[in-house]
Amino acid sequence: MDTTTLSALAEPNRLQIVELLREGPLTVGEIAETLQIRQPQASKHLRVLGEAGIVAAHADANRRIYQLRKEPFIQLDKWLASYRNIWEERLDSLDDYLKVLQKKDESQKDE
Amino acid sequence: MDTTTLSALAEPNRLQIVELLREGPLTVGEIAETLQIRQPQASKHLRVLGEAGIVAAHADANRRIYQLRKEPFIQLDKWLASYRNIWEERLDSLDDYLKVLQKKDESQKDE
DNA sequence: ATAAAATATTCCTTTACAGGAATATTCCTT
DNA sequence: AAGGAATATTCCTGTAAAGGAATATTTTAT
Repeated sequence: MDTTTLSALAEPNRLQIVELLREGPLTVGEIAETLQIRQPQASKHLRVLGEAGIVAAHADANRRIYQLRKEPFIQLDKWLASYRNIWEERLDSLDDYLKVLQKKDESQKDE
Repeated sequence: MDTTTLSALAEPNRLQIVELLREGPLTVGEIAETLQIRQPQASKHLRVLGEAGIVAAHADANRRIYQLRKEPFIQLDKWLASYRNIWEERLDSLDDYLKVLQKKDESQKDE
């Protein structure tokens, strides 16, 4: 997993932007107004999101329309998939591990 | 989505810890040794992960065994699900939005 | 009781990053 | 060509957080 994706999403305002764009593309002004943040901050956050590949901009004359890109979400989904058996099968129980530890202790007594 | 989960995962060393624990529970020392980080840093990172609910500790005498908790991953999965149609259906095309914008422009001319 | 192992905590320093305010840039309109 | 919108960038400041080093804490072993 790429930490740039995660750290981009970890900032509250940016996460809100992403959740807002989930409903569809928006201009910078609309984003700033909806989220009650100043326009420069909106632009800065969109820059970070853009550099992380989470968002893409299309110029429409004066304005820039931002929309979500799908790739980072697909990546996140793939990454999460590798954890799915953690809550489905629960193979690696703590009990098993305790036994492993005890075996180690026993073998150390012989050294 | 909770940003504490995301920001906890956004730090590279912590993400590595999580990916390591995916294979099963481990002690602090094992984690530190495997990831080539100093023990205090490992403890600190595990603390953050614990406060985010990503990890749980079970005492075994001297050592503490850390393992992943499933809840945050389930949460992440649910959150991601709400984005799935973004890359599956792609309802909110940019073209549609451009038309909306143009309508707004036209209506403003009348004001 | 003492020493040693495993882990947690504290203090310090440095760095990254977010917000505010001002300004630059780009494009449209007239 | 000039003014105005929409957006981006820059500079500054404050703050949070990460790493290093030292130390505290807890538990075991002798």
